[in-house]
Amino acid sequence: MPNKLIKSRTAMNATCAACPSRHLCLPSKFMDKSQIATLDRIIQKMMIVHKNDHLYYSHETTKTIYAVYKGSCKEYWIDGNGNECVTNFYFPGDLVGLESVSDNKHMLSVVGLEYSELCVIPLDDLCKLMQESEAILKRFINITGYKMRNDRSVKMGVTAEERICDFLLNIIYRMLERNISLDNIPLFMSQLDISNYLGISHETVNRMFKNLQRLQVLKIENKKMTVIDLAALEKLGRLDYSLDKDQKKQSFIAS
Amino acid sequence: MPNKLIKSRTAMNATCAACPSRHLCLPSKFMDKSQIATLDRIIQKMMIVHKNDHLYYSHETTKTIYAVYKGSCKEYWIDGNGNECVTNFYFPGDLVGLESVSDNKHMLSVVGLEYSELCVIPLDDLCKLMQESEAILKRFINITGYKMRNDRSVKMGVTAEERICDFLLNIIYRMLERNISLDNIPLFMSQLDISNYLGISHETVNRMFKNLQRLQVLKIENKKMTVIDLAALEKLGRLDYSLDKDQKKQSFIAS
DNA sequence: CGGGCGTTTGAACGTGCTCAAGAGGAGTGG
DNA sequence: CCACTCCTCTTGAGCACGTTCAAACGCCCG
Repeated sequence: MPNKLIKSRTAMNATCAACPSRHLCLPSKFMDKSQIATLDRIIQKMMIVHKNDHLYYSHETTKTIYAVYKGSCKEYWIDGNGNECVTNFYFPGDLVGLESVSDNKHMLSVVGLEYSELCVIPLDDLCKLMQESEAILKRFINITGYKMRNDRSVKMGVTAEERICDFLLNIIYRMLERNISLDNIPLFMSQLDISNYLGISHETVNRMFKNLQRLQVLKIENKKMTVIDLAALEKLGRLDYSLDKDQKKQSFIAS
Repeated sequence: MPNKLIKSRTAMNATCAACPSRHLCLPSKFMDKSQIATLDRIIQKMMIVHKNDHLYYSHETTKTIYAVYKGSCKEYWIDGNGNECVTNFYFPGDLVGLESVSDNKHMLSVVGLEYSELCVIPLDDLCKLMQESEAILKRFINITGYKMRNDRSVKMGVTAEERICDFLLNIIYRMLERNISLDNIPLFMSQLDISNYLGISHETVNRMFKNLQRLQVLKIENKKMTVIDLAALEKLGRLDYSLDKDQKKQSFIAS
């Protein structure tokens, strides 16, 4: 049975101030404690989804967005031929549901890849808050801009190898932002999910993974990835994250 | 020589109130004349670019975004191998530069595909305005959400035919939003631009165009496209714009 | 008028898809 | 606790789509 569940954040002892991913989410380094407390005031509920439970389905109406507090989710839609098109993966600190705000109706579905907790952010309350606090408004704008960059960057590659490498680099850098070690990065999505995300057959995804292991670039074992040669991976991909990744990341995280 | 030029909007007799694309831009149907006037107060300048002139280059610092008032632009970056990766095409009413706000630095370059006029929107002033006016704040959030949807939807296809069709459908629906007839839609980008946008060789783009003409789906002549059989094109693409396109569009435009 | 860019077409090659089949693992129900 | 099913991962073989390379043409612009 579906296990979608709403709890109060206070009951779960979850606050923005104590959130390990706050540096990627609505709080920013420039906010003082009272500003962050205003976020806690409007974000009162937490949505719990277990693995394979849906956070929401396409076509549902909505006036909220979500922030991943713990876990990870897959965003997708079903095309006219019944194929699942994966549009995004979300990790702690990511805002979920931004695409739906323009007409208060989801056009994508979101499902948990593992046990996950998501902060429920009422859009109207957030708007009011952004009008009161310049810091929160600017932060929100920065987050949406950063998301546009990030979303765009992944599927630029032409060959399957480029696309796989860019995808993995994207995951890796998002893990770095979250201070997660590059040893044994957990990949909660299946290879089929990745293939539906990249528009590549799942057999090719598998073969590319094998190939990258044969090249001693990384190791994937038991759905956990260990990066061996990041520079080699960057060379195989199409994006130059290496250019000024630290600056880029820091400037956003600090903003 | 580059012909980037800044003029005053009043000198060009350009106002938000009289803009033909205002229904896609910051003004919304819910704003009264005084609210729209506040937009005109902060948007005082117009940037003029001729064909092949750059609006801005990657790595330039910025504290402004732009709105296409007239014309069209191409957004791109150059990858490690020197290949041009086209990331977007912008038409009247579109906001340009949103990806850059998170660290005040462009990571993409934008160049005019034709003679174009773009309203210069200082970000700080816009933020202040959004704090004063809930309508403008909500409108901005809706636009960013709508852009995320739109950007995502285009490159989902797996086969070259699907990608070409989805691209053309995207152009077509954006033209419809702008009340432009489906006869002789001008395509200011080259087939090479389209190939760099879709990650497909330009020869394949050409062959697909020819094929769609052979199938009596559309006609392309002299960089102008006439749609003959929209339903057939939708069937060849991967996205179902037809599902509730009118509702979707109306709900955003009206928001 | 010449040069360069964009478009068009053909031919051969190669990447990645499709189809097929089996192994391993997780979850479910008896 | 085991048997069963379904899902995921894996590997192979053949094929098709799309790329690459090449060449020619038209067109715009200097």
